[in-house]
Amino acid sequence: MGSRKTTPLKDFSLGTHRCSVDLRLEKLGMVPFFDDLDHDELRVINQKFSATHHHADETIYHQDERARMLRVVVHGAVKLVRHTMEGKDVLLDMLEPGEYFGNLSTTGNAVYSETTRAQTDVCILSTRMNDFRSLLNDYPNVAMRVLDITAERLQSSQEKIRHLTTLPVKERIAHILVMLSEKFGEQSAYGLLLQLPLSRKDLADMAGTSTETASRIMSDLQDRNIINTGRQWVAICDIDRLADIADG
Amino acid sequence: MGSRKTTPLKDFSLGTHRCSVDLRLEKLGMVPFFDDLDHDELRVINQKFSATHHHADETIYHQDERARMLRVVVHGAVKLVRHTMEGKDVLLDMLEPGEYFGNLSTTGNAVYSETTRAQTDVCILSTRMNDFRSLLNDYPNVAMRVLDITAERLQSSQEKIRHLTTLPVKERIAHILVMLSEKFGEQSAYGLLLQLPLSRKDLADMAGTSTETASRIMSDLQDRNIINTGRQWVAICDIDRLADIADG
DNA sequence: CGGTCTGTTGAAGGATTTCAACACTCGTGG
DNA sequence: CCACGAGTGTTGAAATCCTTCAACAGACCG
Repeated sequence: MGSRKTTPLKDFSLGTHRCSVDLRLEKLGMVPFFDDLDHDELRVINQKFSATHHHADETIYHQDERARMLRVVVHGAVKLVRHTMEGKDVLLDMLEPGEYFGNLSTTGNAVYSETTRAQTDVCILSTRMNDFRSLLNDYPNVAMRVLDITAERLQSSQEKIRHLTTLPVKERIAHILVMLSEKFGEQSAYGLLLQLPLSRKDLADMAGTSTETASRIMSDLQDRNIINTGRQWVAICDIDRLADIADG
Repeated sequence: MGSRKTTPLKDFSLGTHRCSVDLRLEKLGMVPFFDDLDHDELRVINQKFSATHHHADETIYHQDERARMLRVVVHGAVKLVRHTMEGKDVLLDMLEPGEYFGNLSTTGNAVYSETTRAQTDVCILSTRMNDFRSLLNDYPNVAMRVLDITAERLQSSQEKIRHLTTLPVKERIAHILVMLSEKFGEQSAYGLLLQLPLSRKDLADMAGTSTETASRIMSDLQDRNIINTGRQWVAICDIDRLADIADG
Protein backbone atom coordinates (compact mmCIF):
# COMPACT_ATOMS: atom_id res chain seq x y z
CA MET A 1 0.00 0.00 0.00
CA GLY A 2 2.87 2.31 -0.86
CA SER A 3 2.04 6.00 -1.05
CA ARG A 4 2.34 6.01 -4.82
CA LYS A 5 2.15 9.41 -6.44
CA THR A 6 1.57 8.46 -10.07
CA THR A 7 -2.00 7.93 -11.12
CA PRO A 8 -3.57 4.52 -10.48
CA LEU A 9 -6.64 5.48 -12.53
CA LYS A 10 -7.73 3.33 -15.42
CA ASP A 11 -7.48 4.54 -18.99
CA PHE A 12 -10.69 6.13 -20.25
CA SER A 13 -9.53 6.89 -23.79
CA LEU A 14 -11.74 5.74 -26.62
CA GLY A 15 -9.26 5.69 -29.49
CA THR A 16 -11.09 5.10 -32.75
CA HIS A 17 -13.80 3.18 -30.92
CA ARG A 18 -17.40 3.46 -32.07
CA CYS A 19 -20.17 2.53 -29.62
CA SER A 20 -21.77 -0.78 -30.56
CA VAL A 21 -25.55 -0.94 -30.77
CA ASP A 22 -25.51 -3.33 -27.84
CA LEU A 23 -23.57 -0.90 -25.66
CA ARG A 24 -25.91 1.92 -26.62
CA LEU A 25 -28.95 -0.17 -25.76
CA GLU A 26 -27.42 -1.26 -22.48
CA LYS A 27 -26.68 2.33 -21.41
CA LEU A 28 -30.05 3.63 -22.57
CA GLY A 29 -31.62 0.86 -20.53
CA MET A 30 -29.70 2.12 -17.51
CA VAL A 31 -31.18 5.58 -17.80
CA PRO A 32 -33.68 5.63 -14.93
CA PHE A 33 -36.58 6.86 -17.01
CA PHE A 34 -36.17 4.15 -19.65
CA ASP A 35 -35.84 1.26 -17.25
CA ASP A 36 -39.45 0.11 -17.63
CA LEU A 37 -39.08 -0.34 -21.38
CA ASP A 38 -38.48 -3.68 -23.06
CA HIS A 39 -35.76 -4.40 -25.58
CA ASP A 40 -37.83 -3.60 -28.66
CA GLU A 41 -38.98 -0.28 -27.28
CA LEU A 42 -35.37 0.60 -26.47
CA ARG A 43 -34.40 -0.15 -30.07
CA VAL A 44 -36.99 2.34 -31.30
CA ILE A 45 -35.77 4.96 -28.87
CA ASN A 46 -32.15 4.27 -29.68
CA GLN A 47 -32.76 5.39 -33.25
CA LYS A 48 -33.65 8.87 -32.03
CA PHE A 49 -30.22 9.23 -30.42
CA SER A 50 -26.91 9.94 -32.09
CA ALA A 51 -23.52 9.28 -30.51
CA THR A 52 -20.64 11.73 -30.17
CA HIS A 53 -17.20 11.44 -28.61
CA HIS A 54 -15.37 14.15 -26.71
CA HIS A 55 -11.85 14.29 -25.35
CA ALA A 56 -11.17 15.01 -21.69
CA ASP A 57 -11.59 18.72 -20.85
CA GLU A 58 -13.62 19.37 -23.98
CA THR A 59 -16.74 21.44 -23.41
CA ILE A 60 -19.92 19.67 -24.52
CA TYR A 61 -22.10 22.76 -24.30
CA HIS A 62 -21.86 26.18 -22.70
CA GLN A 63 -24.07 27.81 -20.12
CA ASP A 64 -26.53 30.27 -21.78
CA GLU A 65 -26.39 28.54 -25.16
CA ARG A 66 -29.78 27.77 -26.69
CA ALA A 67 -30.81 24.44 -25.16
CA ARG A 68 -31.84 22.00 -27.88
CA MET A 69 -30.61 18.61 -26.77
CA LEU A 70 -31.11 15.98 -24.12
CA ARG A 71 -28.03 13.81 -23.57
CA VAL A 72 -27.04 10.59 -21.88
CA VAL A 73 -23.59 9.54 -20.72
CA VAL A 74 -22.53 6.21 -22.25
CA HIS A 75 -18.86 6.12 -21.30
CA GLY A 76 -16.70 8.27 -19.04
CA ALA A 77 -17.59 11.06 -16.61
CA VAL A 78 -19.17 14.46 -17.28
CA LYS A 79 -19.09 17.47 -15.00
CA LEU A 80 -21.76 20.17 -14.64
CA VAL A 81 -20.40 23.64 -13.89
CA ARG A 82 -22.08 26.95 -13.27
CA HIS A 83 -19.99 30.04 -13.97
CA THR A 84 -20.06 33.33 -12.14
CA MET A 85 -19.21 36.77 -13.41
CA GLU A 86 -16.16 36.88 -11.14
CA GLY A 87 -14.73 33.76 -12.76
CA LYS A 88 -15.47 31.49 -9.81
CA ASP A 89 -16.95 28.18 -10.88
CA VAL A 90 -19.41 26.05 -8.97
CA LEU A 91 -19.26 22.34 -9.70
CA LEU A 92 -22.82 21.08 -9.38
CA ASP A 93 -22.45 17.41 -10.18
CA MET A 94 -20.34 14.65 -11.69
CA LEU A 95 -22.28 12.26 -13.94
CA GLU A 96 -21.55 8.59 -14.55
CA PRO A 97 -22.71 6.39 -17.44
CA GLY A 98 -26.51 6.05 -17.49
CA GLU A 99 -27.14 9.59 -16.19
CA TYR A 100 -28.80 12.22 -18.35
CA PHE A 101 -28.08 15.93 -18.73
CA GLY A 102 -29.03 18.84 -20.94
CA ASN A 103 -32.52 20.18 -21.20
CA LEU A 104 -35.58 18.39 -19.90
CA SER A 105 -37.99 21.26 -19.98
CA THR A 106 -40.40 21.29 -22.89
CA THR A 107 -40.63 25.05 -23.21
CA GLY A 108 -39.46 26.41 -26.53
CA ASN A 109 -36.55 28.76 -26.09
CA ALA A 110 -34.80 27.65 -22.96
CA VAL A 111 -31.03 28.05 -22.50
CA TYR A 112 -28.65 25.72 -20.71
CA SER A 113 -28.20 26.79 -17.13
CA GLU A 114 -24.78 25.20 -16.80
CA THR A 115 -21.71 24.29 -18.79
CA THR A 116 -20.89 20.60 -19.20
CA ARG A 117 -17.35 19.37 -19.67
CA ALA A 118 -15.87 15.95 -20.31
CA GLN A 119 -13.98 14.89 -17.19
CA THR A 120 -12.48 11.94 -19.07
CA ASP A 121 -12.76 10.94 -22.70
CA VAL A 122 -16.49 10.38 -23.06
CA CYS A 123 -19.13 8.92 -25.34
CA ILE A 124 -22.49 10.71 -25.30
CA LEU A 125 -25.89 9.96 -26.83
CA SER A 126 -27.93 13.00 -27.83
CA THR A 127 -31.48 13.60 -28.98
CA ARG A 128 -33.27 16.77 -30.00
CA MET A 129 -35.74 18.15 -27.49
CA ASN A 130 -38.63 17.91 -29.94
CA ASP A 131 -38.02 14.19 -30.44
CA PHE A 132 -37.78 13.66 -26.72
CA ARG A 133 -40.97 15.55 -26.17
CA SER A 134 -42.93 13.44 -28.63
CA LEU A 135 -41.37 10.40 -27.01
CA LEU A 136 -42.85 11.53 -23.68
CA ASN A 137 -46.24 11.75 -25.37
CA ASP A 138 -45.93 8.24 -26.77
CA TYR A 139 -44.77 6.73 -23.47
CA PRO A 140 -46.67 8.30 -20.56
CA ASN A 141 -44.87 6.02 -18.10
CA VAL A 142 -41.57 7.47 -19.18
CA ALA A 143 -42.96 10.96 -18.64
CA MET A 144 -43.90 10.00 -15.09
CA ARG A 145 -40.44 8.61 -14.41
CA VAL A 146 -38.85 11.77 -15.80
CA LEU A 147 -40.94 13.80 -13.40
CA ASP A 148 -39.95 11.59 -10.47
CA ILE A 149 -36.27 11.83 -11.29
CA THR A 150 -36.38 15.58 -11.72
CA ALA A 151 -38.15 15.88 -8.37
CA GLU A 152 -35.43 13.68 -6.85
CA ARG A 153 -32.71 15.90 -8.27
CA LEU A 154 -34.50 18.89 -6.80
CA GLN A 155 -34.44 17.17 -3.41
CA SER A 156 -30.76 16.44 -3.60
CA SER A 157 -30.04 19.96 -4.77
CA GLN A 158 -31.86 21.29 -1.71
CA GLU A 159 -29.92 18.91 0.49
CA LYS A 160 -26.76 20.36 -1.01
CA ILE A 161 -27.97 23.82 -0.04
CA ARG A 162 -28.37 22.61 3.52
CA HIS A 163 -24.79 21.34 3.56
CA LEU A 164 -23.34 24.46 2.08
CA THR A 165 -25.09 26.73 4.54
CA THR A 166 -24.71 24.77 7.76
CA LEU A 167 -21.52 22.67 7.61
CA PRO A 168 -17.87 23.75 7.87
CA VAL A 169 -15.62 23.01 4.90
CA LYS A 170 -14.05 19.87 6.34
CA GLU A 171 -17.42 18.19 6.76
CA ARG A 172 -18.55 19.30 3.31
CA ILE A 173 -15.47 17.77 1.69
CA ALA A 174 -15.85 14.55 3.66
CA HIS A 175 -19.46 14.39 2.52
CA ILE A 176 -18.54 14.99 -1.10
CA LEU A 177 -15.96 12.21 -1.01
CA VAL A 178 -18.52 9.80 0.42
CA MET A 179 -21.04 10.74 -2.31
CA LEU A 180 -18.43 10.36 -5.04
CA SER A 181 -17.39 6.99 -3.69
CA GLU A 182 -20.96 5.76 -4.11
CA LYS A 183 -20.88 6.68 -7.80
CA PHE A 184 -17.26 6.15 -8.78
CA GLY A 185 -15.72 4.02 -6.02
CA GLU A 186 -13.86 0.85 -7.06
CA GLN A 187 -11.88 -1.43 -4.78
CA SER A 188 -8.14 -1.23 -5.40
CA ALA A 189 -4.79 -1.67 -3.71
CA TYR A 190 -5.03 1.95 -2.49
CA GLY A 191 -8.47 1.56 -0.93
CA LEU A 192 -11.81 2.55 -2.44
CA LEU A 193 -10.49 4.38 -5.49
CA LEU A 194 -12.59 7.10 -7.13
CA GLN A 195 -12.42 6.14 -10.81
CA LEU A 196 -12.20 9.62 -12.28
CA PRO A 197 -9.58 12.34 -12.45
CA LEU A 198 -10.30 14.73 -9.61
CA SER A 199 -8.21 17.80 -8.93
CA ARG A 200 -8.08 19.94 -5.79
CA LYS A 201 -9.83 22.64 -7.80
CA ASP A 202 -12.67 20.27 -8.67
CA LEU A 203 -13.11 19.44 -5.00
CA ALA A 204 -12.91 23.10 -4.04
CA ASP A 205 -15.54 24.04 -6.62
CA MET A 206 -17.83 21.33 -5.31
CA ALA A 207 -17.39 22.36 -1.69
CA GLY A 208 -17.50 26.10 -2.34
CA THR A 209 -14.03 26.79 -1.01
CA SER A 210 -10.53 27.63 -2.29
CA THR A 211 -8.07 25.10 -3.74
CA GLU A 212 -5.67 25.85 -0.89
CA THR A 213 -8.24 25.01 1.77
CA ALA A 214 -9.25 21.87 -0.11
CA SER A 215 -5.58 20.89 -0.29
CA ARG A 216 -5.05 21.45 3.43
CA ILE A 217 -8.05 19.33 4.31
CA MET A 218 -6.99 16.53 1.97
CA SER A 219 -3.50 16.59 3.48
CA ASP A 220 -4.98 16.34 6.94
CA LEU A 221 -7.20 13.40 5.92
CA GLN A 222 -4.18 11.67 4.43
CA ASP A 223 -2.09 12.25 7.55
CA ARG A 224 -4.82 10.56 9.56
CA ASN A 225 -4.81 7.59 7.15
CA ILE A 226 -8.41 8.17 6.14
CA ILE A 227 -7.63 8.70 2.47
CA ASN A 228 -4.81 8.10 0.05
CA THR A 229 -4.35 10.70 -2.65
CA GLY A 230 -2.09 11.97 -5.37
CA ARG A 231 -2.22 14.20 -8.41
CA GLN A 232 -5.78 13.99 -9.78
CA TRP A 233 -6.79 10.91 -7.84
CA VAL A 234 -8.28 9.99 -4.47
CA ALA A 235 -8.79 6.67 -2.73
CA ILE A 236 -10.66 6.22 0.53
CA CYS A 237 -9.02 3.95 3.12
CA ASP A 238 -11.45 4.33 5.99
CA ILE A 239 -14.96 5.11 4.77
CA ASP A 240 -16.45 4.82 8.26
CA ARG A 241 -14.27 7.50 9.79
CA LEU A 242 -14.84 9.64 6.70
CA ALA A 243 -18.60 9.28 7.13
CA ASP A 244 -18.22 10.21 10.81
CA ILE A 245 -16.45 13.42 9.84
CA ALA A 246 -19.15 14.11 7.23
CA ASP A 247 -21.86 14.37 9.83
CA GLY A 248 -20.08 16.09 12.65
CA MET B 1 -42.05 58.82 5.60
CA GLY B 2 -41.42 58.59 9.33
CA SER B 3 -39.29 55.71 10.51
CA ARG B 4 -42.22 53.97 12.10
CA LYS B 5 -41.40 50.94 14.19
CA THR B 6 -44.83 49.35 14.53
CA THR B 7 -45.84 46.95 11.80
CA PRO B 8 -47.36 48.41 8.63
CA LEU B 9 -48.27 44.91 7.40
CA LYS B 10 -51.82 44.11 6.47
CA ASP B 11 -53.93 41.73 8.53
CA PHE B 12 -53.81 38.16 7.22
CA SER B 13 -56.19 36.64 9.75
CA LEU B 14 -59.05 34.57 8.38
CA GLY B 15 -61.47 34.65 11.31
CA THR B 16 -64.35 32.27 10.66
CA HIS B 17 -63.96 32.74 6.93
CA ARG B 18 -64.53 29.80 4.60
CA CYS B 19 -63.05 29.96 1.12
CA SER B 20 -65.72 30.51 -1.51
CA VAL B 21 -65.81 28.23 -4.52
CA ASP B 22 -64.96 31.23 -6.69
CA LEU B 23 -61.83 32.00 -4.67
CA ARG B 24 -60.76 28.37 -4.80
CA LEU B 25 -61.24 28.25 -8.56
CA GLU B 26 -59.36 31.49 -8.99
CA LYS B 27 -56.36 30.29 -6.99
CA LEU B 28 -56.34 26.85 -8.63
CA GLY B 29 -56.36 28.63 -11.97
CA MET B 30 -53.28 30.57 -10.83
CA VAL B 31 -51.32 27.38 -10.18
CA PRO B 32 -48.92 27.29 -13.12
CA PHE B 33 -49.71 23.73 -14.11
CA PHE B 34 -53.46 24.31 -14.22
CA ASP B 35 -53.36 27.51 -16.23
CA ASP B 36 -54.22 25.86 -19.54
CA LEU B 37 -57.46 24.45 -18.19
CA ASP B 38 -60.85 26.03 -18.81
CA HIS B 39 -63.40 26.85 -16.15
CA ASP B 40 -65.27 23.56 -16.35
CA GLU B 41 -62.11 21.50 -16.06
CA LEU B 42 -61.08 23.54 -13.03
CA ARG B 43 -64.43 22.79 -11.41
CA VAL B 44 -63.78 19.06 -11.80
CA ILE B 45 -60.29 19.39 -10.34
CA ASN B 46 -61.52 21.60 -7.52
CA GLN B 47 -63.63 18.72 -6.23
CA LYS B 48 -60.49 16.67 -5.61
CA PHE B 49 -59.15 19.32 -3.25
CA SER B 50 -60.17 20.03 0.31
CA ALA B 51 -59.47 23.30 2.13
CA THR B 52 -57.81 23.70 5.53
CA HIS B 53 -56.90 26.73 7.58
CA HIS B 54 -53.80 27.15 9.74
CA HIS B 55 -52.78 29.89 12.12
CA ALA B 56 -49.47 31.70 11.76
CA ASP B 57 -46.51 29.61 12.98
CA GLU B 58 -48.51 26.40 12.78
CA THR B 59 -46.66 23.53 11.14
CA ILE B 60 -48.49 22.12 8.12
CA TYR B 61 -46.35 19.01 7.84
CA HIS B 62 -43.00 17.88 9.20
CA GLN B 63 -39.87 16.84 7.39
CA ASP B 64 -39.58 13.00 7.22
CA GLU B 65 -43.32 12.45 7.65
CA ARG B 66 -44.86 10.10 5.11
CA ALA B 67 -45.66 12.27 2.08
CA ARG B 68 -49.26 11.78 1.00
CA MET B 69 -50.52 15.17 -0.13
CA LEU B 70 -50.00 17.82 -2.73
CA ARG B 71 -51.02 21.29 -1.57
CA VAL B 72 -51.69 24.72 -2.99
CA VAL B 73 -51.56 28.05 -1.16
CA VAL B 74 -54.84 29.95 -1.45
CA HIS B 75 -54.31 32.71 1.10
CA GLY B 76 -51.28 33.83 3.10
CA ALA B 77 -47.63 32.81 2.93
CA VAL B 78 -46.00 29.44 3.61
CA LYS B 79 -42.35 28.80 4.39
CA LEU B 80 -40.31 25.72 3.49
CA VAL B 81 -37.65 24.80 6.04
CA ARG B 82 -35.06 22.06 6.14
CA HIS B 83 -33.80 21.11 9.59
CA THR B 84 -30.34 19.97 10.57
CA MET B 85 -29.27 17.75 13.44
CA GLU B 86 -27.51 20.70 15.09
CA GLY B 87 -30.75 22.67 15.20
CA LYS B 88 -29.77 25.08 12.46
CA ASP B 89 -32.60 25.65 9.99
CA VAL B 90 -32.31 26.40 6.31
CA LEU B 91 -35.17 28.39 4.83
CA LEU B 92 -35.55 27.16 1.26
CA ASP B 93 -38.45 29.23 0.01
CA MET B 94 -41.44 31.44 0.83
CA LEU B 95 -44.57 30.59 -1.11
CA GLU B 96 -47.34 32.97 -2.15
CA PRO B 97 -50.93 32.16 -3.17
CA GLY B 98 -51.02 30.04 -6.33
CA GLU B 99 -47.81 28.15 -5.52
CA TYR B 100 -47.83 24.43 -4.78
CA PHE B 101 -45.88 22.40 -2.24
CA GLY B 102 -45.81 18.93 -0.76
CA ASN B 103 -45.07 15.85 -2.76
CA LEU B 104 -44.99 15.77 -6.55
CA SER B 105 -43.21 12.49 -6.99
CA THR B 106 -45.42 9.57 -7.88
CA THR B 107 -43.37 6.96 -6.07
CA GLY B 108 -45.22 5.16 -3.31
CA ASN B 109 -43.54 5.67 0.01
CA ALA B 110 -41.80 9.01 -0.24
CA VAL B 111 -41.33 11.27 2.78
CA TYR B 112 -41.43 15.04 2.90
CA SER B 113 -37.96 16.47 2.55
CA GLU B 114 -38.80 19.71 4.36
CA THR B 115 -41.06 21.12 7.03
CA THR B 116 -43.67 23.67 5.98
CA ARG B 117 -44.95 26.31 8.34
CA ALA B 118 -47.62 28.99 8.02
CA GLN B 119 -45.87 32.36 7.91
CA THR B 120 -49.23 34.13 8.28
CA ASP B 121 -52.70 32.74 8.82
CA VAL B 122 -53.18 30.63 5.70
CA CYS B 123 -55.76 28.77 3.67
CA ILE B 124 -54.50 25.66 1.89
CA LEU B 125 -56.03 23.31 -0.68
CA SER B 126 -54.88 19.69 -0.44
CA THR B 127 -55.28 16.61 -2.56
CA ARG B 128 -54.07 13.06 -2.04
CA MET B 129 -51.17 12.00 -4.20
CA ASN B 130 -53.15 9.16 -5.77
CA ASP B 131 -55.80 11.56 -6.97
CA PHE B 132 -53.19 13.92 -8.32
CA ARG B 133 -51.48 11.08 -10.10
CA SER B 134 -54.62 9.97 -11.87
CA LEU B 135 -55.26 13.60 -12.71
CA LEU B 136 -51.87 13.70 -14.47
CA ASN B 137 -52.94 10.67 -16.47
CA ASP B 138 -56.18 12.31 -17.49
CA TYR B 139 -54.55 15.61 -18.47
CA PRO B 140 -51.20 14.97 -20.19
CA ASN B 141 -50.72 18.69 -20.75
CA VAL B 142 -50.84 19.26 -17.03
CA ALA B 143 -48.22 16.53 -16.56
CA MET B 144 -45.95 18.35 -19.02
CA ARG B 145 -46.40 21.62 -17.19
CA VAL B 146 -45.64 19.96 -13.87
CA LEU B 147 -42.41 18.65 -15.35
CA ASP B 148 -41.48 22.09 -16.68
CA ILE B 149 -42.13 23.74 -13.36
CA THR B 150 -40.18 21.16 -11.41
CA ALA B 151 -37.27 21.58 -13.82
CA GLU B 152 -37.52 25.34 -13.29
CA ARG B 153 -37.38 24.93 -9.53
CA LEU B 154 -34.34 22.74 -9.96
CA GLN B 155 -32.70 25.54 -11.96
CA SER B 156 -33.43 28.12 -9.35
CA SER B 157 -32.23 25.80 -6.61
CA GLN B 158 -28.93 25.42 -8.43
CA GLU B 159 -28.72 29.16 -8.87
CA LYS B 160 -29.16 29.44 -5.11
CA ILE B 161 -26.22 27.08 -4.66
CA ARG B 162 -24.14 29.38 -6.82
CA HIS B 163 -25.06 32.36 -4.66
CA LEU B 164 -24.36 30.58 -1.41
CA THR B 165 -20.95 29.39 -2.51
CA THR B 166 -19.62 32.44 -4.31
CA LEU B 167 -21.18 35.60 -2.85
CA PRO B 168 -20.48 37.32 0.48
CA VAL B 169 -23.35 37.62 2.93
CA LYS B 170 -24.21 41.22 2.09
CA GLU B 171 -24.79 40.41 -1.56
CA ARG B 172 -26.78 37.31 -0.70
CA ILE B 173 -29.12 39.27 1.55
CA ALA B 174 -29.55 42.00 -1.04
CA HIS B 175 -30.40 39.34 -3.59
CA ILE B 176 -32.92 37.67 -1.29
CA LEU B 177 -34.66 40.99 -0.66
CA VAL B 178 -34.92 41.64 -4.39
CA MET B 179 -36.39 38.16 -4.96
CA LEU B 180 -38.87 38.58 -2.13
CA SER B 181 -39.94 41.96 -3.46
CA GLU B 182 -40.90 40.33 -6.75
CA LYS B 183 -43.22 37.95 -4.93
CA PHE B 184 -44.46 39.97 -2.00
CA GLY B 185 -43.68 43.61 -2.80
CA GLU B 186 -46.51 46.16 -2.52
CA GLN B 187 -46.20 49.90 -2.89
CA SER B 188 -46.73 51.74 0.39
CA ALA B 189 -45.79 54.89 2.24
CA TYR B 190 -42.62 53.16 3.42
CA GLY B 191 -41.49 52.09 -0.04
CA LEU B 192 -41.94 48.70 -1.68
CA LEU B 193 -43.27 46.83 1.35
CA LEU B 194 -42.77 43.07 1.61
CA GLN B 195 -46.26 41.88 2.54
CA LEU B 196 -45.30 39.15 4.96
CA PRO B 197 -43.87 39.00 8.47
CA LEU B 198 -40.12 38.54 8.09
CA SER B 199 -37.77 38.27 11.04
CA ARG B 200 -33.99 38.63 11.12
CA LYS B 201 -33.83 34.90 11.79
CA ASP B 202 -35.89 34.19 8.64
CA LEU B 203 -33.48 36.29 6.60
CA ALA B 204 -30.47 34.66 8.25
CA ASP B 205 -31.83 31.16 7.54
CA MET B 206 -32.38 32.12 3.91
CA ALA B 207 -28.90 33.59 3.50
CA GLY B 208 -27.10 30.90 5.50
CA THR B 209 -25.77 33.26 8.13
CA SER B 210 -26.37 34.23 11.78
CA THR B 211 -29.17 36.51 12.97
CA GLU B 212 -26.55 38.96 14.25
CA THR B 213 -24.89 39.27 10.87
CA ALA B 214 -28.26 39.62 9.16
CA SER B 215 -29.15 42.34 11.63
CA ARG B 216 -25.90 44.23 11.04
CA ILE B 217 -26.40 44.14 7.29
CA MET B 218 -30.01 45.30 7.56
CA SER B 219 -28.93 48.17 9.83
CA ASP B 220 -26.31 49.17 7.33
CA LEU B 221 -28.83 49.11 4.45
CA GLN B 222 -31.21 51.22 6.51
CA ASP B 223 -28.46 53.74 7.37
CA ARG B 224 -27.82 54.13 3.65
CA ASN B 225 -31.56 54.72 3.02
CA ILE B 226 -31.85 51.67 0.81
CA ILE B 227 -34.43 49.95 2.99
CA ASN B 228 -36.83 50.81 5.77
CA THR B 229 -37.36 48.15 8.37
CA GLY B 230 -38.81 47.34 11.77
CA ARG B 231 -39.83 44.36 13.82
CA GLN B 232 -40.89 41.63 11.37
CA TRP B 233 -41.21 43.89 8.36
CA VAL B 234 -39.08 45.26 5.55
CA ALA B 235 -39.74 47.87 2.89
CA ILE B 236 -37.37 48.66 0.03
CA CYS B 237 -36.79 52.33 -0.70
CA ASP B 238 -34.20 52.10 -3.46
CA ILE B 239 -34.56 48.88 -5.41
CA ASP B 240 -31.93 49.92 -7.96
CA ARG B 241 -29.15 50.38 -5.44
CA LEU B 242 -30.23 47.16 -3.74
CA ALA B 243 -29.98 45.32 -7.06
CA ASP B 244 -26.53 46.85 -7.58
CA ILE B 245 -25.38 45.47 -4.25
CA ALA B 246 -26.90 42.09 -5.12
CA ASP B 247 -24.56 41.61 -8.07
CA GLY B 248 -21.35 43.06 -6.80
C1' DC C 1 15.48 17.92 -19.43
C1' DG C 2 12.96 22.04 -19.00
C1' DG C 3 8.37 23.96 -18.78
C1' DT C 4 3.83 23.79 -17.22
C1' DC C 5 0.27 22.31 -14.54
C1' DT C 6 -1.05 20.68 -10.01
C1' DG C 7 -0.50 20.35 -5.25
C1' DT C 8 1.53 21.95 -0.67
C1' DT C 9 2.57 24.93 3.02
C1' DG C 10 3.25 29.32 5.70
C1' DA C 11 1.80 33.71 7.20
C1' DA C 12 -1.11 37.74 7.14
C1' DG C 13 -5.49 39.62 6.63
C1' DG C 14 -10.50 39.56 6.32
C1' DA C 15 -15.14 38.05 6.82
C1' DT C 16 -18.21 35.97 9.78
C1' DT C 17 -19.47 33.65 14.07
C1' DT C 18 -19.99 33.54 18.75
C1' DC C 19 -20.68 35.35 23.24
C1' DA C 20 -22.61 38.84 25.86
C1' DA C 21 -25.23 42.71 27.15
C1' DC C 22 -28.74 45.70 26.21
C1' DA C 23 -32.97 48.03 23.77
C1' DC C 24 -37.25 47.90 21.76
C1' DT C 25 -42.06 45.96 20.51
C1' DC C 26 -46.01 43.58 21.43
C1' DG C 27 -49.36 40.99 23.72
C1' DT C 28 -51.27 39.71 28.12
C1' DG C 29 -53.18 39.99 32.44
C1' DG C 30 -53.55 42.61 36.56
C1' DC D 1 -54.70 51.46 31.06
C1' DC D 2 -50.27 50.27 32.49
C1' DA D 3 -46.65 47.12 33.73
C1' DC D 4 -44.39 43.12 32.86
C1' DG D 5 -42.31 39.44 30.37
C1' DA D 6 -41.20 37.06 26.28
C1' DG D 7 -39.73 37.47 21.87
C1' DT D 8 -37.10 40.15 18.61
C1' DG D 9 -33.56 43.23 17.17
C1' DT D 10 -29.02 45.73 17.95
C1' DT D 11 -24.33 46.39 18.93
C1' DG D 12 -19.48 45.55 20.63
C1' DA D 13 -15.46 42.72 21.20
C1' DA D 14 -13.02 38.47 20.95
C1' DA D 15 -12.31 34.33 18.62
C1' DT D 16 -12.41 31.45 14.58
C1' DC D 17 -12.58 29.86 10.09
C1' DC D 18 -11.31 30.70 5.74
C1' DT D 19 -9.20 33.34 1.97
C1' DT D 20 -5.54 35.40 -0.19
C1' DC D 21 -0.85 36.07 -1.38
C1' DA D 22 3.41 34.04 -2.01
C1' DA D 23 6.90 30.69 -2.55
C1' DC D 24 8.06 26.25 -3.49
C1' DA D 25 7.82 21.07 -4.62
C1' DG D 26 6.34 17.19 -7.24
C1' DA D 27 4.29 15.06 -11.45
C1' DC D 28 3.46 14.92 -16.25
C1' DC D 29 4.46 16.01 -21.21
C1' DG D 30 6.80 16.87 -24.99
